[in-house]
Amino acid sequence: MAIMDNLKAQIKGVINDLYGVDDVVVDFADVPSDIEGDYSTNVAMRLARQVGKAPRTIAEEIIARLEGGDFKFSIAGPGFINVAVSGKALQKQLTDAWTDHYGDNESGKGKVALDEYPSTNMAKPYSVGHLRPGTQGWAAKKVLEANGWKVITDNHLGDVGTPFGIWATGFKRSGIDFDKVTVYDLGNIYIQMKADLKAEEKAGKHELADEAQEWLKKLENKDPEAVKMSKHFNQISINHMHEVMSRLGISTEYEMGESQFVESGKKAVEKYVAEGIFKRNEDGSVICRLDEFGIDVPMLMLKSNGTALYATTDLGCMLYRVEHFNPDLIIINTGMEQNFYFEQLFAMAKKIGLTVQNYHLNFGMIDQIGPDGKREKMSSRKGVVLMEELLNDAEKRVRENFGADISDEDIAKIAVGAIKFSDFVADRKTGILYDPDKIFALTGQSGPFCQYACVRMRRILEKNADFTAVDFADYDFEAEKDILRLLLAFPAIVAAMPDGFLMHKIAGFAFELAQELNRYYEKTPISSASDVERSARLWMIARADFVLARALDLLGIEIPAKM
RNA sequence: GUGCCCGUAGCUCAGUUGGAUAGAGCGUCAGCUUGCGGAGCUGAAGGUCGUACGUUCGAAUCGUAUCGGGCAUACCA
Repeated sequence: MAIMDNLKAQIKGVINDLYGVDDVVVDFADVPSDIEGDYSTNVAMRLARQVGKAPRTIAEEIIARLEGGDFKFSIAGPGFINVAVSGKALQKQLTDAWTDHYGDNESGKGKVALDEYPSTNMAKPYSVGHLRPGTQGWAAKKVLEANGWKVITDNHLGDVGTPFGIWATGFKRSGIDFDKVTVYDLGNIYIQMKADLKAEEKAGKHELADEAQEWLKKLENKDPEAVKMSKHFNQISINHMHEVMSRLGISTEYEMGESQFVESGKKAVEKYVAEGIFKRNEDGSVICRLDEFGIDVPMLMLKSNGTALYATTDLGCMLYRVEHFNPDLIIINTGMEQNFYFEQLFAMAKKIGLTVQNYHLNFGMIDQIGPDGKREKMSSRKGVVLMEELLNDAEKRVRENFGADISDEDIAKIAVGAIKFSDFVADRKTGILYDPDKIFALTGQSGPFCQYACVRMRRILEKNADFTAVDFADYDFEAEKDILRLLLAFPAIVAAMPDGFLMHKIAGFAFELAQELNRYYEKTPISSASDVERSARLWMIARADFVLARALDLLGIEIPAKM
């Protein structure tokens, strides 16, 4: 915020004049609610040792040299310098900073990012396991665009690998009609086969495992039946995936499956073997040593039987992306359990000379409460929760609570808002507890609470649509101070996003703003106020509505017309 | 064994390069409505910040040790 940046510079100048110190960090923090002032700096305490004076003395010396103007200074506690800013000064700031794209900036101008999400697996129903890759990936796209980046989005379909062999084997034994198989059948087959394979291994047999491997080999060799089955399963899956993604309000420009990088990946592996960067073992497998990056586990690039694995297709994919899109940044949205794999992958990328910045946008996994009442990892063995079920349950609950006169469209927006907000409310590294009561929460720290604040503002603006605003230059904006401060803080929150993608800061901001607005109209009349007050307050409400809606938009949450 | 993440109120989580009396939400208890939308607002109770040392004027935050939980640790993704 310009006004505080100016003050910061002024304080730095004063410190340099007084003590000859020019490298001290001056930052402003909020002041505890029961203490006078709006912003606070602890710079006097930081200087105490270096200058050899008591913090409070330093604080006094500093504020004696500062110009008042819009500010009122005071010293509190061990030596904090507290700054009170007039509401009018804040309103002036917002007026100066306001544009049609308030909150956005151009820091990423000319830069290109490739954002990979939600990367669902083929032949498997969309489960809640892919909720986070989708919501986080979508938000990453939105916040980068807000920072001026061009973002290319790609759904990296899991359409190759051992799972196909498992499905083909299981499908053949299931007796299900090829033309009638559904994505749910395929999901069940996978779960059943996984269990059968485990039992088989325990019994010391390998008939099923061999058959699965055989199918995999057939597919890579373009056996007609294998190709036909794979294509069919994929189409069923893609249709299902599109339906669910559409309900979640996310989409991608590209859907490049792993399967299309099998050949190019293998070729690249051979190339780097020839160049001596990768090493072929006696058993035929290929590895990439990463000791120079402090990683003592080499990365397996090709299986000993010559087939591709994730690393192979990821290599092919990375090379493709660099060649076709030349991105400055590649973002991959997956769970934290893959941290080590991506550490290896990114180190390998450096080793082969790629300069693109790779970022693993990771997050904690989804837990559930087990039968014993303890928190445990959600896994397919225990039965996954399907994304469609989650959405249906959420909509049902919203409908029960909001009544019948809300449109289906609005019901869906509220349901998705609830689900997404619960994903963003905590730091993404924190695991999510799958607890319907929490995910579908409609009150408190929730999506609907924030959406409601927006709907309420729009209602007020609508009701005052006929009112002709008068000049409010004399209005003091003291009642609006808390909200103005939040609105002024928004651009910096957006600007900080590319550094770590801490999306929960946006969710926290949206909640705080919504809460502050609820407090505001609890005690501040708008429609019934004087013309000057009414004009000023409507001016601010319109801006608060814009900012809150924008903050939620960055998280992929829409505002219903009515709720 | 090694690496990464985590441990804060009954529960779910914040806590800004170390700062004021550690904060929200849910739940509990007590209030507030002839009101622009009360799905809200106000207040109360609830804490040895896993534990122990250390650094510092000052530690939930930094360091060391330790306990507990999760994940990973080449032929899954």
